[in-house]
Amino acid sequence: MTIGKLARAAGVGVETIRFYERKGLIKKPQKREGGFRLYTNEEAARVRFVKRAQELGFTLREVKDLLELQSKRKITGAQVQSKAVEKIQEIRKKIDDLKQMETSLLRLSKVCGEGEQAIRECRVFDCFDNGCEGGSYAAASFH
Amino acid sequence: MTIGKLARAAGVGVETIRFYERKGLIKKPQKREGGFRLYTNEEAARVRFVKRAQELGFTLREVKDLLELQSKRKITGAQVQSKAVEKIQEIRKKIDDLKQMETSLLRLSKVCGEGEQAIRECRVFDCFDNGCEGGSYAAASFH
DNA sequence: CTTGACTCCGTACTATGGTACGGAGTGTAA
DNA sequence: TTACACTCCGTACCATAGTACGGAGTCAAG
Repeated sequence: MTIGKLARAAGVGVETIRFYERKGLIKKPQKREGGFRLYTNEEAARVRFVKRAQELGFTLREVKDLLELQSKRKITGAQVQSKAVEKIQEIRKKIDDLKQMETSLLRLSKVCGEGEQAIRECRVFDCFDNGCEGGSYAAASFH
Repeated sequence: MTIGKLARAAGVGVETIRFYERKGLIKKPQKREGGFRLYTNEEAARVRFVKRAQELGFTLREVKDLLELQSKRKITGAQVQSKAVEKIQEIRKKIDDLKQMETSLLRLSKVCGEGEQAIRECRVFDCFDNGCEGGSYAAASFH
C-alpha cells in the first residue's frame, strides 16, 4: 500500500508517517519506480503500536527503544519487562498523585459549596500544598 | 525577595519565573527603583503550586485556569465549586486512562517474563494491540 | 569606590511531536 | 490525452515548556 493508505489504516496523517521514518520509528520502505513508498500491513501494525504506546505515556524515543529491542534478535524478555515495569512504576506514582489532588479538589469543592464566606477563606493553592487542613484557612487567607 | 531568591525558594530557574510572568501565571510584581522585581512568600507558594500541578499532569494553561479561580474576587462559591468539579472529572479520567495503561503494561510485563520462548513468539506491538491473548502469538510471530 | 554578584530586557535557541507549503513528478480513469 | 488525485522532497512553521545569551544597569561588601 502507498503512504496515504498506510496513514489512513493507522489513523494518522501522511506527514506523520514521513516524520516517523525520519525519526527511525519505521524503517525506510521499498519504493516502486516512480519513487512512491510501498508498505505492508506489518507497517500499519507498527504505526498503530506507536500511537498506542504514546497514549500509554511513552515518548517516541522510548517507543523506538522498545521497537529496537524487538528487532534485535538478541532481545530477552527480561529487557522488555524491565522497561515495562519501569513505566508501571511511573504510572502508579502519577495515579497516587492524582488521587491526592482529587482529594484536595473535593475538599475545595465542599468548602466552596458551603456558602459565600467560605471561599474568602481559602486559597486554591493551599489546597494542594497542605490539603486545606482545618486551621490553615484563616492563616492563609489573603482577603 | 528578589527574583533569584524566589527562584531558589520555589526550586526553579530565574528564567522560569520570568517565563511564568510572561504567561500570566504569576502577576507582574512591584519593582523597586532599580527596576528589580520584588516578591513575597505568597508568590513562592504560587510558583511551587505551579510546579506541583504540572507534576500532576496539568499544562501551564490549565494551571492558569486553576489559579484564576482564586484571583477573581467577585466569583461565587458555586462558581469555584463548578470549576473544581470540572477538574475533578478531568482528574478521574486521567486516573482511568493511567489504570488502562497499567493493565496493558502489566500484561506486557507478564508475557515477557515468561521466559526466552515467550518473547520470541511475541511482538512487542501486539501486546498493546490485542493484549497478547493466547492464540495470537503464533499468528503474530515474526521470526 | 571598586569588585563581583545579581538583575534588567529582548531575542534566540533547545527538544518534542508533529503540520503545512510549494513546486515538481506519478498514477489512474474517463 | 487530459484531468485530478496522489506522492515526492526539503523547508518552514506550530504549540509547549522552558534555557541560554549578551550588553547593560544595580546592589552590597570590603
